[in-house]
Order: sequence, then structure tokens, then C-alpha cells
Amino acid sequence: MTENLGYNPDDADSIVEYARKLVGHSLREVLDIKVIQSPKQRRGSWGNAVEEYYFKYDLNSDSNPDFAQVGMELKTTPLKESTQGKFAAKERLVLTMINYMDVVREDFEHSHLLQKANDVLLISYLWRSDEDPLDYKVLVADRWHIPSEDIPQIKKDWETVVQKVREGRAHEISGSDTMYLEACTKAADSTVRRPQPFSDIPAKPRAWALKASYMTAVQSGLLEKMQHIQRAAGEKDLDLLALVRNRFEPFFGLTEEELARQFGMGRSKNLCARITRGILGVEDDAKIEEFEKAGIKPKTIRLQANGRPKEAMSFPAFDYFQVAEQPFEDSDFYGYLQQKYLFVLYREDSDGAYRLSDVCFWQMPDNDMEEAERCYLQMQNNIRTGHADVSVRSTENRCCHVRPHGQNSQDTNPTPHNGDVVKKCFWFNQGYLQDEIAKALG
DNA sequence: GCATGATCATGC
DNA sequence: GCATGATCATGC
Repeated sequence: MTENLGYNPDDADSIVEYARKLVGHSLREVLDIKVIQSPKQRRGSWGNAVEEYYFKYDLNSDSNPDFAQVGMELKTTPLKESTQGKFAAKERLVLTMINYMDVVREDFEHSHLLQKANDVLLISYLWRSDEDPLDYKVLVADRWHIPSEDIPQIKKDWETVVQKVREGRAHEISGSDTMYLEACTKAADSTVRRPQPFSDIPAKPRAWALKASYMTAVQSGLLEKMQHIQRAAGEKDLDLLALVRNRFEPFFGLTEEELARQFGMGRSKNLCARITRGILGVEDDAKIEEFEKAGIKPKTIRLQANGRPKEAMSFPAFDYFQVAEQPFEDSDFYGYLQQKYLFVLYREDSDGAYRLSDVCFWQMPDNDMEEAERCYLQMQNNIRTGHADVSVRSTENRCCHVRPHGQNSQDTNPTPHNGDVVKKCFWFNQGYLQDEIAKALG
């Protein structure tokens, strides 16, 4: 034990034991400091304070491990508490910068990323918007590494990203390309660009990160009932989409009623999610661990014989005051647009019955975000100028529109300038969904 | 036939 | 009681 440190930097167990003493406490309680920089001014300042004042080592931005003697990385990550009292990761967990020039020469098993995620000391704290960071409570401090059952999907994610760099398309990388691991943008400002090896087009700097949905699942895995999709011998190396398709295929051609009967389910509102659990062999009252980690929501879409979805897709009703005030990037709508879906597709047959015909994963492409923003800003302008009753029509926007979504026309929300107006929400256009589904099915 | 407005129904 | 997912109804 090194006296002035409080732990032995040559002994991983000693480091972890020392870290665990933080659990249940705030930095103010354990450190003799009065102020740290606000995370609003400098991201990661809470984590920096832990490194600097609790573990007392020099901040490094080089690529050596934080605890170099034992090869362990320290990662701190904020959790937020929902109104229902559940904890969720507030943000993705950034592991290490991607060097486009080097990464194309790596293979996954020996990648820089795996080295960084091989042995992690994970410290999670409860973030509160109205609290001094010094008072954030530490909830978890534990040693962690990527579990072996997640490796096939993470490898697939890694290769998806690296493949784009190898094809000279690093500038086209998107967080929506992948499931657990993502290449998230990371730069001081949005104008910074880095060179890539197989194209002259410079690309945004990106870092390897585990998605917020993945970190949420990691944190809550022990608390909530979650089940893996059990893999048969021949399915061990399948990525998530391949596995899900494999399981759904034998049921193609059945109607929703036939499927419900097969799994002994009555008519119920969340039938899609329940049938999905049934087909994937997960108990009815459990969550699908893989879907939690990837943040995937199953959604039924009924396609008419001509391929057009029968209905548009709705989001929760919005608050007129919030839309009036919030910039697009801070809005709830923006958050909903980051959602990944498993579309469970039923297609109308010649006899008029809707039969299970396909499944695909989908997330709104980054390129369409601008069009969605245009819809948001147009509605925002309507509300601000005293026309909250005027919606954005589906003919006015390629991707989405605004429509009522309440109990009935008496079901209203207050507005800044028009009194009470019927509850409304944003919707994905049917035509847009049709195009996107066609693309997703190839 | 489609866009838009309106409403139903389940489950928390 | 209300949010949310799903669907119906009307009028252009």
C-alpha cells in the first residue's frame, strides 16, 4: 500500500477496493476541495476530478492505460434517474479516439479498441441538472470488461465502421450504422476534420464508444429481469439482425392472430413486443437483453398490397410551450428520432389478410435529420406566431408531419398564444416509411 | 385514393 | 386518468 495514495498502483484489486469506497458518497464528502469546473464548461470534469484528486495521478491524454502498471482503464459515466425512478446512462461511454490511418491495419482481436475495453474500472455517478457536480453521488464502482456474449455483435459493429474507412467513406460513418458500439463524433467544434487513408475527403474525428442504451443495460442488468436470446449451436456467430431474421423466418406467412394463438396470447396492446419475445424464445415478462443494449424497439407495420404502410407512425403528443422554446437539438422529438426500431412487417395478401412477411432494423438516417428539423422549426414558428392550431402537412415535408393525437377533439394542451389546442404530435409520413422500408429490405 | 382529423382501447 | 399505440372516418 502506497501511503500517500491510499491504494497500491501495482495491484488491480487494491485499486478497485479503493474505488469502491466512493460508492454512496459524493466528491465533496471524500475530497478536500471546494469547487470543480462545471461539466457544462468542460466535459468530463467530474471524471478529471476523480483522477486528479481521488486517485492522484496526472491526467493523461496519451494512449497509455490510466493505471499503467496493471493495464486498467478508469471510466466515469453519469446516470440519470427517470421520473419512474429508474436509472439510465445519460450518455455513451467514450473509450478511445479512432485513428483512421491506423485502424485500417488492425484486426478486431488485436484492435486498439479491445485493449481499451479489456479491463475497465467503471465508476457511475448520479447526475442531477440542479446539483453541484461535487455533490453527485457515486452509485457504482466496479471492474468491468465486455462480456464474451457481446463480442460477436461488437466485432460486427467494429467491422462495419472499419469497412467504411477501408472503402474511403470515413466521412459517411454514422452512429446509426451499428448496434452496441458506435463511432461517435468527437471534436471541439463541428468544423474539425481528419484525413482518411483511402479518400481525399476529410472526415469528422470520431471515437469508439458504447451506446447509452448499452451502458444502461450494463448498469441495470443485475437489477431487472432480462434474458438473452438463446443461441443454437449454428447461431453462435450471428450478429443480431441475422439471428433475428433466422428466428422470424419460419413464421413468415402467418397472421398476427395465428401467431398470438401459437404463443397462447390474447388480444393485447403490446402484442408486437410479446410476439417478438415469443419468437425469440424470451419469457413474456422479461426484457430482451440484446434489444435493451442496442436500444431497439419492436414495432408492427402493416403494409398494403402495394407496399405502402397502412398508417403513419406517431410519437408522443408534444408540449406546445416546449416546442416553442426548445432548439431542435434539445427537443424530445430529436431524441425520438435517434430511436432504433425492429420493424415487424405484415403484408396484405391477395385475400386481404395481413401476414408476417419480413423483419428489419431501422433508424432514421442522419441525412434526413435536416428535413425533420425543418418540420420541427415550421411547427415551432406556427406556435410562436400564434398559429398553434396549424399543423405541418405531410405534403409539405418529405419525412414527417404534425397531426392531432389525443382522446378526441376535446383533449387539448395549452399553447402560448392560442389558448387550448387539440393535442398533437409529430408523425413519420407513410410515403417516407415506404421508401425507407424498401431501402432496408434491399 | 390519399391527407388530415378524430377516436378507440389497453395498460400503467 | 391518461399516455401511447393503433386505427377509423371524412372530405377533397
